[in-house]
Formats: sequence, structure tokens, C-alpha cells
Amino acid sequence: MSTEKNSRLIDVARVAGVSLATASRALGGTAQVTSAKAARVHQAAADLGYVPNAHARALAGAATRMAGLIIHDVGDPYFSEIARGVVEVAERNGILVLISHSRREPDRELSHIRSLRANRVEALVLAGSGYVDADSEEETANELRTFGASGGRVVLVGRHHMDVDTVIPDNVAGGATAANHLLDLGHRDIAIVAGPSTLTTVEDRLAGIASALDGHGMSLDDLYLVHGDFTRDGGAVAANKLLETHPSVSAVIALNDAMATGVLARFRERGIVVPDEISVMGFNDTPGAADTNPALTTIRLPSRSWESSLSR
Amino acid sequence: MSTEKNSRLIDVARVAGVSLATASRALGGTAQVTSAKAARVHQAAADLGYVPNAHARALAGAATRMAGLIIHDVGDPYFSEIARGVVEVAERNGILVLISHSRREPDRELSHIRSLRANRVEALVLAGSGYVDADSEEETANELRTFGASGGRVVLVGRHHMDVDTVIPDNVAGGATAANHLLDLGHRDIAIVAGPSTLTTVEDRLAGIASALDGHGMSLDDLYLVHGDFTRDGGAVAANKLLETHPSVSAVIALNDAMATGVLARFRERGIVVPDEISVMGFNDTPGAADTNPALTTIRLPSRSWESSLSR
DNA sequence: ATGAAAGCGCTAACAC
DNA sequence: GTGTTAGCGCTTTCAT
Repeated sequence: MSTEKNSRLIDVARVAGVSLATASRALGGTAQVTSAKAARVHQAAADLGYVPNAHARALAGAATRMAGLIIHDVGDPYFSEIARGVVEVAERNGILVLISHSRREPDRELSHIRSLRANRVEALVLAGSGYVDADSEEETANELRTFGASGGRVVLVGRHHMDVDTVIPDNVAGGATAANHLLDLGHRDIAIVAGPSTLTTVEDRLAGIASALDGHGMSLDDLYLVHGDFTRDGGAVAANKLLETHPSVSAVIALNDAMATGVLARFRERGIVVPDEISVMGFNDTPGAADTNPALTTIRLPSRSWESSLSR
Repeated sequence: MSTEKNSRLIDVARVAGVSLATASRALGGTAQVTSAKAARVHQAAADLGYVPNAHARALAGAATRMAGLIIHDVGDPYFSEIARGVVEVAERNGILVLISHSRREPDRELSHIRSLRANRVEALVLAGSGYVDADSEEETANELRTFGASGGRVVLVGRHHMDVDTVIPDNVAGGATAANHLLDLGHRDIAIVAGPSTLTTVEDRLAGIASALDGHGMSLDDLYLVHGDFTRDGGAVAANKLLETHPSVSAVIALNDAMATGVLARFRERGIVVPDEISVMGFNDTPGAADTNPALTTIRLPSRSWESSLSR
């Protein structure tokens, strides 16, 4: 196959018999061009299969119109729903979305922020929990600050406030609600299926649960706590451990819907009837949670927005 | 907020007291640079929060490392699973993914191919059904051909062969399998919940169903056929219509899992017990289909791959 | 090993 | 209205 290079604007101009500038104007609609010439330019462009080089365009100062999205994993319904929203809004505004996976690794996240910045995105959306580790959070905050200072917009979803626009659910209150719900139902032998303790979301939800327990004269130590990946598989693995070591539990709180779904799946395989034998709760109200078998009881978290003082 | 511009390589060079070329080499590792100078360059870059301009880099001839992904909607589990795979593989190869929604509109798809091409992606992944309309398919094929000719790689998922690498399930056989399954169970009063007839996937699955019916002395006309959006919501809407006009059906074939999920959800709301009162079948083996309530019977489609003769 | 300089393809002054 | 030209920020010869 002959690998013919992409044709350039100058090629179009040549074929149309006009100057580079005229071709640019005709195609971009930036200025008035005689309709006859404009037509010739468009024809030439079509004939050559001309596609403007976005890089050259960006370099020359035209608006780039790209946004960056960093999420844990698009495969997780919680994030795919966020991605859907971001892509829809972006598209409506003629913005292309660069998507990447943090996989909940601070370093990966940081390097993605960098390459998204390198691509001169005009906005950055980071969704998912922040990290308990102050150092990596500080690095991220710095990077975002620099990005903001050079004109970039940042939105954080489900992550602690960082001087940028933020939407974050009240994880502590949510944790308390979940625990109180089970406690009020009389459950005492409860298991917590948690994500990695490196995540602030996990930390916060646990704190909420702890405070609820406190109100009942109990503490987290009275519960069975398993940590695992904050994913469906992580939930399934945790359910296995749970069944082996603490088969007596009457209720499970999974710290997100993905893990809850994994727990439910494993219980279903083992023939354990939910909620008759064991109650299972999740978080986040992920799309699809209502469709699970058995239906998942999930805590819808009220979100709070922070509009950054740096906002323009 | 003072909007300080992004610093450029020349700024780094200046601070490090070296030439532009040396700074470039030190940062890019392209050639040998005295370790002392290299260190100064890296230090300067860090101090200035320097992030190379990917556009300038691309324009200057460096590899761009971007791929484009066009899917119906990342919110649909079928597509988010594909997106997950694409992003993972791309990331492992240092490639950034530009994602966009076709929303199953040929024009939108075409314009996305163009802007992805404009961004000089090295590969393009189109996932989802093709269109019955020959004209729009031809336009797309042309665009992809041009892209391929200029060195781009194309992969089609779930779409008819177009002289590029393709992975496509055997939709006709799948349709027949689904129909035969129900027919063998004795069902005769069957409803088909289909996506838009503009999609080849819908057309093919219906053709398979028709052939199965034919083997039983029946035709599609003997069934109740509803068309709707090829989504969860589309399935729910179709289920409503179905219940109103043909409450006697004993089985439903939804032409994809998204619609099947919508049907199940609506049946659940109405207190209709599946599969006791009505059987429901889906397609695609979408992740999560096994988690639905009630469990969805879904046809796993054997896929066939085509490696394009144009492949390099 | 290092620097000077020539583009990459385009837009936006700036002339006419 | 149209053409000429100077960059945008970088990589890469080409000298040295």
C-alpha cells in the first residue's frame, strides 16, 4: 500500500489556485473570501481528502479544544457514568476528550496529568478518591495549581478539596447512615468489605461507620474488616475470605457498589440468599445497582460542590 | 489570578545556561549530554514546571502516540468494557486515547473520524454496529481508507468488514440460536425488542431469528416486533408498549443486553416474574449481565476476526 | 558534546 | 479580498 502523506493546506491552495492564506480563510471561515474561490478551495480540499493538522493549528494559536479525563477505570460503572457525562458535555462544546486510567496509583495519575498538560488540554477532570498519603496529594495539588495558573480549568469529582472546583459526596455521613441502618435493624455481627486504606474515600466512609458504632457502644474492632481492590473482583475475593473466616456475619457493608456487586455475585454462586441470610449494602448509587440480583441496598450520597476561589 | 504562560524549552535552556538543542537532548534522552549539563537542565525544567508542548513536538516530527476511539456511548456497559480494553492496551504502550460518542449517528461518526484524523492519531477503533444505509457506510469506508493510506491503523469491532482489521460476532447465527432456544422450549407467542432498523446488527440478528422461525414454519410476521433505542431506556420503553398491546407474550428476545436490562427492569417494577411468567433473552454477554435481577439469559456470540489485506 | 539554524503546517498580523 | 510573511515550540540535521 502506497503510504501517501496527508495533504497540507498548501497543497489545497495550490490545487485551488489561491494563496495559503486564502485557503486558510476559506476553510476556516475566518474572513471573507470570494464565493467562487471559496468553492474551489472546498472542492480541492475534498478531492485531496484534506484534514487540517490539529497540532499545527494549535501551535499557530488556534483554540485546541481538548479536555483530559482521569478516572480509575472506565470499566467500572461508577466511572463510565462520569465519563459518559464528561464526553457528552465536551462534545456538545466541540471539545475532544483524552481519557486515561489512574488505576488508583498516585504516580500514574501524576504522569497522566503531565501528559494531558503536554497536550494542552483546556480542562482536566479528575474523578475518584484522593490518597491518604499527604506527599502524593501535595504533588498532585502542585501540578494542578501550575495547570490552573497557566489557564487550565480543573474539576475534581469525589476527591478532597484542593483549591479547585470540586464535587464530593459526604462520605463520612454516608458511612454513618449505612452503619446506623444495619445497627437499627439489630445487626451486630457485621463485616466491612473495604477498598485500600490508601484512599481517602475508604478512610472517610470507615470514619462514618466508626462514629455510628460509637453511638451504639461499639467500635470498628467489633466488626470484621477486610481490605481489597475497590472493584467488583476485589469484592468477590473479600467475600471468599469472609465466608471462610467469619461465616456467622449477618450483614456486609461494602464500601462501594463495585465491591458490593462482587460480594453479591459470590454469595449468589454459593447459594447464599440475600437479604434473608445476609444483608448487603453498597455505596454510590452506581447506575445498574438497582438491576443487580439480588437488589442491592445502596447509600445515595449527598454531594457537596466547592467552587474554587481560583475560578475565573 | 496571574495567568503565567507555560514555560518553553527555551526558557529551560536559558535557566540551565545551555542551548535549546542541548536542553532538548537532555530532556528527550535523544543524544549524549554531559551529565552535569543534563542535571542542570532537568533541575531547571523541574523548577519552571516545564511540560513539553505535545503539539510542537508532534509538528516537529516526534511520534504523537495518540489513538482514537469511537463508540456509541461509554455509559453502556458493552462499550465501557471495550473502552476499558482499549485504554489499558494503549496506556501500556504509552498511547493516549481520544474518546468520542457516535450516538449511532453516521454523520456524527464521520465528523469524529475527521477530528481524530486531524489530531493525527496513529490508530482508530470504531466499535458498534454499522449502518444499513450504504451511502453513509461508503463515506465512512472512504474516510478510513484515506486514513489507512496515510499510515493510520484501523480496527472495527462489531461492524461489517471494510477492508480493515475487524472483529465481528456472528449475529445471524446468534439470532438463530436465541430463537431456536425459545422455539424448542415451546414458545410461540414471542416478542422481539429491537434497536433501530438502521443498524446492521439489528438487521443481522433479525435475519437469524427469521431463519430459525422458518425452520418451524413461522415467520417474523408471527411475532410482535418493537423497535426502539438500542439502550436500557429503549428496552424499558419497548417493554411498556409490549405490556400494553401484547400482554400475552410468553417470551421476549431483546436484541442486545442493554435493551434486555431495560425490559427486565420494567418487568420487575410491574411485578412480572421472569422467567416464570415471561422469559427474557439478551445478546452480547455484556459484563454485568450475569448480575442482573432476574438473571438474564444472554447469547454469547462467537466472534470472527478479519485481518485486513491492507494491514502492514 | 554542543550550538546554530532549518523546518514541521498552520494562523494571524501586516501589506497591498 | 488577497497575498506575503512572521512566528507558534519543538526536533533534527548540519556544522563545529
